[in-house]
Amino acid sequence: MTKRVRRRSKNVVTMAEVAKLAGVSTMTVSNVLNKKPSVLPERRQAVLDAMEQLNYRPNVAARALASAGSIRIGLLYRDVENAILGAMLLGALKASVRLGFQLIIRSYDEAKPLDDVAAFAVSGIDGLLVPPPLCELVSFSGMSAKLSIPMIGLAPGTNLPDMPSVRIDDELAAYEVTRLLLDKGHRRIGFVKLPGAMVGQTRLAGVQRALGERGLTLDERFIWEARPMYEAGLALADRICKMDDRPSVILAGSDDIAAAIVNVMHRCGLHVPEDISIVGFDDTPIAVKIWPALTTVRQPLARIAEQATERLIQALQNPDEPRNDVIFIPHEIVQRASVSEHPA
Amino acid sequence: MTKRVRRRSKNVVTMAEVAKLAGVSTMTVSNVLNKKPSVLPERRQAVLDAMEQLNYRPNVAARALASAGSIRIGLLYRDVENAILGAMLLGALKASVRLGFQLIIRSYDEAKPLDDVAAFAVSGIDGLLVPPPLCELVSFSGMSAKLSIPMIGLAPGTNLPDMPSVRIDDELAAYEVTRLLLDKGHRRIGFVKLPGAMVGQTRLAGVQRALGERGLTLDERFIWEARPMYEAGLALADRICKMDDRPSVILAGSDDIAAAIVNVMHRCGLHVPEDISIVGFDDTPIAVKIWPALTTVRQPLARIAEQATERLIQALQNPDEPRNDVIFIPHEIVQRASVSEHPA
DNA sequence: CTGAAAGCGCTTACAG
DNA sequence: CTGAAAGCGCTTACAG
Repeated sequence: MTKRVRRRSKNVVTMAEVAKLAGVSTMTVSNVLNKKPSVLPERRQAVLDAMEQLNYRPNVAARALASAGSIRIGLLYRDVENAILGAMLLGALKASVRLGFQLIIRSYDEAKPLDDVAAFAVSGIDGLLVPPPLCELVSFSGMSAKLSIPMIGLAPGTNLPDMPSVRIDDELAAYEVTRLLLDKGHRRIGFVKLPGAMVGQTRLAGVQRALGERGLTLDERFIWEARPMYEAGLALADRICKMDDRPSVILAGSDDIAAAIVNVMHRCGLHVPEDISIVGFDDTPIAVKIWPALTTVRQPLARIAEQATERLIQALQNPDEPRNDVIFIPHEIVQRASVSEHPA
Repeated sequence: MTKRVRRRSKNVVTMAEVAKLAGVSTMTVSNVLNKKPSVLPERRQAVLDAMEQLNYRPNVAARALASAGSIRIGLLYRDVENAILGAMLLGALKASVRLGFQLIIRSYDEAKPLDDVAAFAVSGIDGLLVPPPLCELVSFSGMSAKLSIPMIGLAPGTNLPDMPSVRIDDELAAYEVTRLLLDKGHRRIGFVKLPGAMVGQTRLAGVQRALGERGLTLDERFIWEARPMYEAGLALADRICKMDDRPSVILAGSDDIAAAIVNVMHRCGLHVPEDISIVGFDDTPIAVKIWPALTTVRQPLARIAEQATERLIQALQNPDEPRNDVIFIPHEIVQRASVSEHPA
């Protein structure tokens, strides 16, 4: 019988040491840690003092392993360029820190998004925040049923069939902004759809509803598609610039697309908003960094992510409740300088 | 003696089940998992097949708890607006996924950064990536010695005394860009220092070296301070706009500051670069999203973070080696449209 | 090359 | 209200 020594890898303070110093069992320390009401005040204080004195910090891994409860939530991230994810990251961070959860970030490959979601889902996280447009893809693929962890969709363009989501009312937002443009006298409206996502269709419906109310329709030639990235906006704007019969205003699918259009118009010698008006979407930081500043639809992304994180954690703590509710967050039309009052 | 039932919280496949199906011990499964070369090929295959068949995924928490090895690294995050952190996040993500580490993100409060670093350091992570300017603060405060986990500084403005770092040579970069401006005929150079960080002083030294070589000095009135954020640039640009004796070119401390200056100059009726040239720093996405596009110094932030993550993981795996080396990453001067050839 | 056993630091029933 | 014991799913020495 040889002595078997296992050196502790890190010289961390354990619960046992706190218990010893406080003169209680580890159970009591655990109860104090988890704010169980049953511990007597004086004992609680003794434990708290011992924790303080030893600078005790619970080991998250041990906690996760022992506990039936969850502590880690994952967020899929795509790329930096995407200001949307940056804002969402902030909101998710805020809520997760507040509620004592760890936030694990992982990027995914756009060539095999579903595989990456599946791999992430089983990598030791307890719940998953799914940003757009990935959440629509996952939800409508039906894979979420096969995955063993709860998920929530962030800002999908439509209600999701098998997971809860937090979103704005895209149809209404598009309707309202279109009405605003009509009130300013715009009639030739251009619309940029976001491909591969429901949101394009949803917003288009809102635009058409506003037009329909005035007996107008959208000119098919003025409907384009572009990914919500600056580069895509650049390519699209080049085409628009060369048209001889241009819309008087363009409803871009994102602020990045709108900013790119503004940039190209400058180079084309067209003035914004005198010659052409541009409307963004999201109200990300770029909206006020360019000149002229963008009139846009504010989608409170940080707030959406924060609420979604709270909702996800709630789902983790109540595994049996229903799972496909929708929380709507109000949007806001932000008027700045990129839309003219009296269109050409 | 009552039966004590502990229901498994999640119906996950464990190593024991894989071992049973493969007809081996859990040890062998563990060895296969960790790619130990000692396992016989046919057994290895049996284990692999069993894993596949059961769709086995190792429990990260258990692994972390049992292992002396590390699997989690942390990154402190400040705010979305900061494109620098966005780029760094990408690089850190890339390296951590590749090397099989989890990346935990946490935000910190600028009112008590050191407290938040300390709290994060003991929250169950094994190593910490510290972005600028926090890394300078932490390093020069001497707190890193008290913290039990390895840290690495990302893009500090100077070499750090007690932790390794990955950075560009800021002095050289500032020197080179100043030489370029001098070659283009600029003499009245304005410089924006970043406050609360060594980097401002470091870059200023580079500017002064280039000027000194030509027998010139920097006009004290043309040295300003601004935090590397758009709003700070706006306030500064307002002041510059009102000067009657303006520099012919401004070396901004970040692309965000530069973009804000460009924006305000537009509003002031000044043309960039005809009336005034602007140089950014970092080459973040904003640099090409505004008009005119910014001439800037590219600091490969994603690459810096990626290298730093690799270096940190290496430090985790070799705890005894020295700890304050510096890895230099090459910078690059990117010439675009915001600098004139023939200054006013 | 392989496995039985101990251990990582916590939480969960259970008994008192 | 409190604690002894079992257990979470892995890895680490060690012996064979």
